[in-house]
Order: sequence, then C-alpha cells, then structure tokens
Amino acid sequence: MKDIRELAQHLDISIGTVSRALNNRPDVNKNTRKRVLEAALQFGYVPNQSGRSLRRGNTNAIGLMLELGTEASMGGDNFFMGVSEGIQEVIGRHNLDLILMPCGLKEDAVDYLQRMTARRFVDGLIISATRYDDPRIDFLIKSKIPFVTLGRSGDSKGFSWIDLDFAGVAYDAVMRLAAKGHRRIALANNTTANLGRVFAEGYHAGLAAAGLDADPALLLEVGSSEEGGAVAGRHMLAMDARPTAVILVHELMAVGLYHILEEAGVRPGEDMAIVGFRESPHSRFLRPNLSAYRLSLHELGVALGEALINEMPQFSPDQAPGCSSVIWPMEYLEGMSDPGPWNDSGTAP
Amino acid sequence: MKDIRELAQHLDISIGTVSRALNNRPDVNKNTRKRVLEAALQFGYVPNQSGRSLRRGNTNAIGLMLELGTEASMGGDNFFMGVSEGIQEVIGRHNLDLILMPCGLKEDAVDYLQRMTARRFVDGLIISATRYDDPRIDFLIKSKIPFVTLGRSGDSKGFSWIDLDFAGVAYDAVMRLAAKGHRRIALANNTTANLGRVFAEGYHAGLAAAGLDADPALLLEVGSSEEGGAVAGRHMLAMDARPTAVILVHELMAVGLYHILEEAGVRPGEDMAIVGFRESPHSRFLRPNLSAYRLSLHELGVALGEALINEMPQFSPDQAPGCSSVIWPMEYLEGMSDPGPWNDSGTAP
DNA sequence: CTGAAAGCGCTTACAG
DNA sequence: CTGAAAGCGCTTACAG
Repeated sequence: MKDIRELAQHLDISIGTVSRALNNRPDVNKNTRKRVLEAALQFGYVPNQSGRSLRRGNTNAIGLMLELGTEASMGGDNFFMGVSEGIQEVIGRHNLDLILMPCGLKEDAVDYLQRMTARRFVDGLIISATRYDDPRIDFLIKSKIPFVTLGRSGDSKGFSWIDLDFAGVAYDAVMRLAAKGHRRIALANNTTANLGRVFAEGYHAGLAAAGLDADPALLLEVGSSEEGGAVAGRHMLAMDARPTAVILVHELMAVGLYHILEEAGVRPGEDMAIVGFRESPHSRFLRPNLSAYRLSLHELGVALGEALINEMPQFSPDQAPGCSSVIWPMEYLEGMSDPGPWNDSGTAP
Repeated sequence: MKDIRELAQHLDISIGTVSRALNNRPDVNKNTRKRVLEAALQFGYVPNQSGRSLRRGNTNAIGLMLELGTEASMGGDNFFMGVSEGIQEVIGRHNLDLILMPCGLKEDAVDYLQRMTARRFVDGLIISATRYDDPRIDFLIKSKIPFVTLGRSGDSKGFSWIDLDFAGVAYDAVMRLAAKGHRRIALANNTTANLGRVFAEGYHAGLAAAGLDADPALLLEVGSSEEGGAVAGRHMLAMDARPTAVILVHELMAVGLYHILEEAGVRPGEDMAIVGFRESPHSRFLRPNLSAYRLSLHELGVALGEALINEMPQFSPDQAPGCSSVIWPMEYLEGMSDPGPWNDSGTAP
C-alpha cells in the first residue's frame, strides 16, 4: 500500500476522510475511523513523512546533535545512549522521534547545524558540548528553531538549558577533601567545553570557603580521557610540592591516572586522594573504587525531552521560549579513593 | 530567504532555472549558475528537504540503527562514534547525511524499523547488533530498502554485511594460548547477538586444531560489560578445575574480571591468562594491560559506507544488491595479560 | 539555455 | 460527517 490515494480507493472514501481518520480528528464517523485504522494496519500503510512535512511544515522528529570529536568530554561511552532513552520516552508521547545527528570532526559545527536545520530534518534540537561562547546558540535563536542545550554557555541567557552541577560537584569535592585535611588539592580539568570553566569556578569557590589558597600550578588542563588522566598524573608526580588530592572533571581520567601513579609506586587513595566526576561502571571497578557523583541518565533525558517540548509552540502554546534553566543535582557516592582523615605528614615529598 | 520562489524572484528568473542551477544540471548558462549560487549563499537558502524528497522520492539521508539496550555488546558509544566518522566520510561524497536512529529498549526493533522506513526518513540503512535469526533483515529485503548489516546473521545470504572477524579472533586466541601451554581455556561469551555464536565457533575450531578437548563447563555466558566480566570471574573461581586462561568476547569484561580475580588473590596475567576482543583505551590502561585485537573504527566505517553505496541503485546502477560480505580482519596486539610459556603446575588449585 | 506547468503525498479550510 | 480542491516547496519532462 503505497499512498493514501490507494488506501482511500480500497475503502471507497475520499483521501481527506482517510487523512482525518488517521490524524485522530474528532469530526470523523466512529465506524469510518475504525475501518480506516484497520485497513491501514492491515496494509501496513504509514503516511509519507515528506508529504506530511511539506504540508504541515514540521517533521515530527527532534535531533540530538553530537560532536564526534569532543563528545568524549561529556562522558563518551554510554552517556548519550542512556540520555537518549529518556528523551525518547518523553517525546514519544507526542509522536516525535529522536534522531542523533553526528557532526564529523572535519565539519564546522555551525555549518553542520545550518545545513541540517535548513533541510528541515527536525522540529527541535538538543545540542551538547556547549562552549563558553557558542555560535550555534546564536544561530539557533536567530533561526527561531526550538532548542535546548545540554550545558550552559558563558552568558546562558535567552535560551533553555540543563547543565550538570559541575560547580556544585567541584565545590563539594573540595570541601570534603579539605575537611579530611587536604591542603593542596589539584584539579584535572578540561575547558574545551564550558563545563570546564564552571567546574573551575566551583573549585575556586570551594577553596575560598575552605580557607585554602588557590595555586595556579594545581590547575591542570588535560583531555577528558584515559590519556588525559595519565598526563595529569605525570605532571603531578613531577611537581615539587605535590598535591595530596586531585579532582577529575571526567571519570575516565582516573583510569590513566591510577595507572601512572601505581607505576611510580604512588598508591591511589592512600598516597593521593582522588575524586571523580561521574559514577560509571569504570569508576566502580577501579581499585580502589573511585569516589564520584551519581546521576540518572534516564531522568536527565526525560528532563531534556520535557524542556524541549516546552520550547515547541505546537505543544506548549503559552510557554515563553528560552526561559528555563536547570542545574542538575548530583549525589556524592563514597568510594575508596578519598579516605579520611588525611595524614598530611605522610604524603608530601 | 524562505523558498525557491523568493530566490527566483530576487534574481528575476524562473524557479526551474534556479533549481537546475542548484542541482548542478549541465544545461544552465554559466553566468546564470554563478548568480544563483552566489545569491543562495548570500541569503542562506538551502532547498527544503521535504519538497525535494516528495518530488524525487529520496531523502539524501542514510540511517544507522542502534539498539539502546544491546549496543553495549558491540562497544558502546565510542565504537559507533568512531564508525560514524568513517561512514560520513564516504556518504558525504554523495551528498548524503548520516543520522543515528536509536531504538528504545521498550520498542520492538522491527516495529521501529518499519515506522522509520515507512516515514521515509532515510534512503538506506546500516543496522547493527545482528541476531542469528534477525527479522529486521527479512523486513528490509522485502521492503527493498538498501541496507547493510554490521554483523552477519545465521544464514547471511541475500544481503550485504560486514562482520568483525570474531571466529578468527577466537581461533587465534586459542591457538596462541595453547601454544603457550594452556590446556583449560575458558570463553566468556555473550550470544545475544550472532557474533557470540561465531565467536564460539572459532573457539571450538581453535580447540580442535590445538588438540584440546572442549569442556562445556568452560563456556561462560555473561553480559558484555564490566559486570559480565565479574560474573565470569566469580564463576571461574568457584570451579573445581579452574581454567588457566580465558578469552573475552568484549574487552569491557576485563575490567570486572580483573577486579574479581584480584580480590581473590588471583593475579591476572600471572595466575590466569586473559585475552580480550578489541583493543580500546580501557584495555590499554588495565594492569597488566590486556592483550587484544586491533581494528580501525574509521576504516570500518568507510567500508560500511561504501558497502551501502553499492546497495543504492541511484549510485551504483549496475551493482547486484546483497552480494557483498566482508569479514573484517583484526590484528593481535600483545599485552601483558597472556604471557607465555605457561607453567601449568603453578596454577591449578 | 530558459520558462511554464505538472505532480510528488499529504493536510485542511471550505462547502455541503 | 464527508468530499472536492488548494497548496506546501520542490524537480523535471516538455516546449520553445
């Protein structure tokens, strides 16, 4: 069954009525609707989305843009799969489908976005890996396309976003470490995305609240990866006044960091306290297992989906766009990598 | 600039000519084409994909279907991100875009596929996590939609596929371990997808070639995850005749397996040899680092893209569809987790 | 080389 | 409650 015409012919009614029945319009005879629905099911008829989109001006799809190179910085692995599941749950209720739009390394993110929106693949967008100054946001605002960002930007005004509580986590980690007696707390950070800046702010706020001096030498800029953690480890080992604790903006770093420390005979958790960002299977299986912060990817996805629905006039007619901003709370999960109290004398070189 | 009509008006030519110029038709005056292209660029005009699709019957997009629950068995996000990059490189040359289509846990894969194809989101498909008996394949063949599968199915006839060399890896791993003196070699496997069956076949072929008996007790069925490795580890520790070596169908398993073994005082690589499937950052940073097999995700993506292009009549008019099948070779990368020769006496309990 | 026109498959005022 | 018709934005024979 290729098109609506054929289905209408088979039922001996007009295509208009078939369309109305299929679209759940109220003004259709109950029996007619039943016949149409049954015939559609029987013949496997589904309206051609191009025809529908052309007529209605929407696509019934929403997109989640991924940047292939940098996404590792938000969690790599299963982060986006977990979030997708939650997004789908919400948007599915509105008969929207989710598609992931991967932007290649070689393509400019704005060019890509412009192309995908111009082609009108999707009715709304979720973008991630938000930068401090992110031209994609200006473009999307100008284009009047409903969108939500995962991650705030520098000014973070005029659009809706959800951001993990990077500042809160860094602050909390510093306070916990300080309470255990640490005085020299390093930050293994990555400021490619804005989240790194926010993380550093929380870190500095924590230092101030704990009455500790901020030593720029303790601010390590590395990649959000196993290798980045290794780089941070080598760097710290080479320092004259070695930190006794380090906070990681990405838990993957712990893998490389542990490796490097152990190679040098420095025991993670015993000779150096380590706190990771997000709890993950990797962090759980590290030995000592990594203290980190927990969040539900599914719930985050649900929140993102709902935020986007709020931006879409067809679903939320009396909602002011760009008005919601959420800092997603995360819960400390104690591992064995930052035991306390810390015995300062036993550690510094 | 909203539509072609407006652009044509601005240039004072017909929309037909604008369209022809934009579509690189040869029968357009050189100067006219130049004017059109410049104006389009200037006003940011991009043809509406719905109009184009409706008229031409294609979408200029290809889809990579992911199953959110089971994809971990192929490697999680990083795997698909790496592959996506390669796919895009190839299909981009034909002005096709790649979108990822995540099928939620709660949705039936065939229903999902049917819906997405009926809506005509994409002109071609790559599906993954192929099962032994995969109804998606019958559906796609019947629908005459160009597609390629990542992973062969049980019969693997009548469609094109690329599969990692699971059989070859298992065979090679057994042979290497046997050559080092191992007699009891376990397999931590996952047969949810067909790859697990193929892996087991290679394992048995290896055992036979090495003159070793196949002990069903050494065939462990676990999840392709950290936790799955832990389960396998606990199981092996509890065995009367403990294996001296184990081959993992997924390298993530090593994380949990190492953990459990170490907890029990069994040293990975020394008291038990371990070989993983795919080399990854995780495997590289394990201590001892995991012997595993290397492949280029990017090249695999390129091959998938090319295979799909071959299936698409508009790009490969004289290609017989469904005729290509590739077993993707993988290269052994020696780590420290399976040193040899093995001293049998020192190990069994 | 260009323009006028048909038509891709749908939805939706409009008339009855 | 239903049908006939317009039109969404594009591409492409066809005529000139």
